[in-house]
Amino acid sequence: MSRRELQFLDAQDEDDASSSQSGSPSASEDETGYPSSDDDSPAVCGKKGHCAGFIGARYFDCPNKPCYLCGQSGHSTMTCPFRIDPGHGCSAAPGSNPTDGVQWEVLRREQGAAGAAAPGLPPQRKRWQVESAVLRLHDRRVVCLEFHPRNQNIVLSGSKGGRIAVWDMEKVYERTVYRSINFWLTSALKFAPGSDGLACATCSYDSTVKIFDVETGAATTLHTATPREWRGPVEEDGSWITQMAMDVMQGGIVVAGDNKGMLYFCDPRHSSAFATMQAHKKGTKVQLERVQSVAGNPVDANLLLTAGNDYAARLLDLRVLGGKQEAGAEVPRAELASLQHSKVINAAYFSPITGRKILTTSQDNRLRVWDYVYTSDQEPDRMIVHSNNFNRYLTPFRAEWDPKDLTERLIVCGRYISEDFGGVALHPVDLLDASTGELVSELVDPNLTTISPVNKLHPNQELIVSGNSRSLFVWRPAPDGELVRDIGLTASNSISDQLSLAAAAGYTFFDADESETPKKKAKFATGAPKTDDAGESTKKKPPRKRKKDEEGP
DNA sequence: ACGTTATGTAACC
DNA sequence: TGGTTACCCTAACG
Repeated sequence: MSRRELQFLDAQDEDDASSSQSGSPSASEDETGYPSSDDDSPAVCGKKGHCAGFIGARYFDCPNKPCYLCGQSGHSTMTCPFRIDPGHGCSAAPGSNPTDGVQWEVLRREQGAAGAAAPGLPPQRKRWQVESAVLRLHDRRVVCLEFHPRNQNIVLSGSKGGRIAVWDMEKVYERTVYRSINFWLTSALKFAPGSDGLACATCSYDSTVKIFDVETGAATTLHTATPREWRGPVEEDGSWITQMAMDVMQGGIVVAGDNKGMLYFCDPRHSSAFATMQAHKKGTKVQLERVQSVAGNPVDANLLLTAGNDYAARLLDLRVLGGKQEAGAEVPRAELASLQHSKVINAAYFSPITGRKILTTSQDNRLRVWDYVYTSDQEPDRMIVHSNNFNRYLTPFRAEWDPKDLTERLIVCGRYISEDFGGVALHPVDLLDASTGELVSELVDPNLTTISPVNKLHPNQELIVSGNSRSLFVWRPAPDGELVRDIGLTASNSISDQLSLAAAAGYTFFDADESETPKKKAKFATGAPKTDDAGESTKKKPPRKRKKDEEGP
């Protein structure tokens, strides 16, 4: 039996024990395994005779719907084969296992000959725990994160409200929040490659691309998609132009993408884009033309990777920028390859060191990995089934590379669907191996009960920052977190142990809404279901008469 | 306390 | 084709 399966079955056993005590009294399981409802309220699919939703910390899929995770029919998320398989259904890349012998040696020689870093050991399994947190740093949910290139303790974050926060992770209570750089959602924060950290690039739903001074917040506009500062509807149809994503190329060119599928190429020395390009556009009934992601190649200054909600990621060659585009052409002239997906793509990134691999996050619940840029016009080398489908009110999930992993294998991605961790439904932050599809670590903390869609691995330190609604959490490997090669399920690293460890250890946190001094966690709400409350789970909601999301009368 | 609102997406009719 | 409804969602505002 595989490790993953062991862990999975174990979690189920715990569920069964706890749900028999705290399960909803109105639900009972029938022979299909699905709970049946005694009341006649429809559940999810509109049909009667069953219910879907949380019972305690465990979620039951609607039996009439396909699996929430992989999208196939015939099973539920709980029994999804992609979830149970250690590699999530992937075949590992050749040479990804050091015991591969000859293959490993050939790969080492090949990559070494090309001047790339020699492959090291596979990503290490570690136990991570929260070290510090800043609560309610932002006015609205966190959208983007960026580490300061010089000061290792500083992390910048942008919010849906537009605010940009500069937070000192070490001091915890020290932060600056800029409220007037962007007027609406700050969609990206990027330091130029080799930046000294004085100036940072940003773009916003207020349609601007700016560079601002990290110390003072003084901002210079590189481009505005509207004639004036954003203050309301812009287009004839009442919509407006929002800058969705941005990156700074190796050569210092700032590239931003908007909700009309346009790319804007900006020179930091000028106040307007020097070139534009229609990169994404598809559909007649509904226009799918939003740019979701923009990324420059870390090695080749001419290579750009964009992703859109038109189900395509595009590999672009900027040397063709000046060329004339045929009127009505659907494919940008500069396109080298089009990476087709079956749903909206949230992000597409080159691997951080060699720039040879590509990682995409799609709303079809799959992370796709291409091992070589030059075969990106073919099927991906790996599709990792991972829950990164999202609904409204959440920042889209974006799987990101570990910038310090010389093997370019470790990636981080938040998880949408929850899992029962010792009676608590939590949404872990996942570390995965892009070469095998294996889950390397799942980061959970009992105080982190909501979803963390924004996560970033530090370029130098063993540190991860997670953005969770308005707050930021800093993870580090546990002090006693020695390398666990054969993880199995032992008393020392079981999930329930991890939870109690985190709860007992305590960490420094700072409530930016209320306090002026940091606190050491004394007693922090655990988020666990209240056992003295007649089995009422915190996840359970009172019955509602009005249908969810229904408009008022 | 609770209802409403907030520019998503896609399946389904 | 256009309208309607639902989603393992969050949190602020009245």
